[in-house]
Amino acid sequence: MKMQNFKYEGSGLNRFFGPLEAKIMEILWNSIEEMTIKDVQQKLDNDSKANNFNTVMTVMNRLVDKGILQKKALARSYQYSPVVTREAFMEAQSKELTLDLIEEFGSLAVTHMVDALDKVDPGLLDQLEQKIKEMKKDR
Amino acid sequence: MKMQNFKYEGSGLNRFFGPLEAKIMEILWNSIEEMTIKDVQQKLDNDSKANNFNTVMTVMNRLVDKGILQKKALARSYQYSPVVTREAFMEAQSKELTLDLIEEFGSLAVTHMVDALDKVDPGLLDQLEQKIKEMKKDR
DNA sequence: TCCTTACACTACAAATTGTAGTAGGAGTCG
DNA sequence: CGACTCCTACTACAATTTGTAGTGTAAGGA
Repeated sequence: MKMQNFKYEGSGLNRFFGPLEAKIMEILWNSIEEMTIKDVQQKLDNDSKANNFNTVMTVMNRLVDKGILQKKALARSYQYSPVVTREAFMEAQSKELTLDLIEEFGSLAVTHMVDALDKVDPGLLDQLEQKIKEMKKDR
Repeated sequence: MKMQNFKYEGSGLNRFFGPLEAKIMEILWNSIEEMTIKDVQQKLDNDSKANNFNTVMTVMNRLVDKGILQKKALARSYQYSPVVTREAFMEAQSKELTLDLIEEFGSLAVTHMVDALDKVDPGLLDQLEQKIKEMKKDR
């Protein structure tokens, strides 16, 4: 389940998926149960205008092909569910991206981190400082 | 000059551009002088197999359309050059991505930063610690 | 048996990126 | 002046990604 891109535009799942893909993942991740295509399609209908069943199916099966969803055969249909939890997904993306960012920009990224942290949530600065201390202590 | 994606695959300019685009930007940024299409094409030829002149032209003009290159009319041709220096480009990407990363992942990213920094270059940890101190002092 | 339902297969559209042909205009050389 | 060369503009096609949806098919139920 290898993502390709991190998009500058959008937010949340839209950074990793197309708009419809994102809505579908959102629905699947919000559901406790596994869902059929029809389930997902109806959820989508609630939110906005009707989506063609086949459209939803195609996109969902593409997500299966990419290893993001898995499907389990029922009598007359399939039940779909994410391969990993949303938390695990976000965790993996965060890890990958953070590493890539530092590999790519190194010292430059460090400079920007402090500003960005301060801008988004100054509390994160303390958290980071704490983490660094712990890391150094363990050596 | 708004980038769309940060690619997980590849490294350097390939994270932002297609393969040929990246080679072309590499050449333009390595050149002190502005360059014509032919200049760039010949540089490309040195590196690998021949590239069609028109191919290089099309890609370069697309980069102009995107606001990444600019072209200046000469008597019989144009001279192309990047709109911003490589350093400014990297600076802007680093800033944008770092901010997006933190907006998107917040505390999660903070956790990964320390590990990533330690893995890539432990010296960056000290640098970061220093930066945090400075930031806090200024308040 | 016939119908409904869910899936499979297929196709098309727009955007992105790489590729390259053709045509035209402008300067050059004989 | 006329033929030639060179550079650009225009155009087009292919592959990939994502959204969209039609048609066919098979299985199960009435």
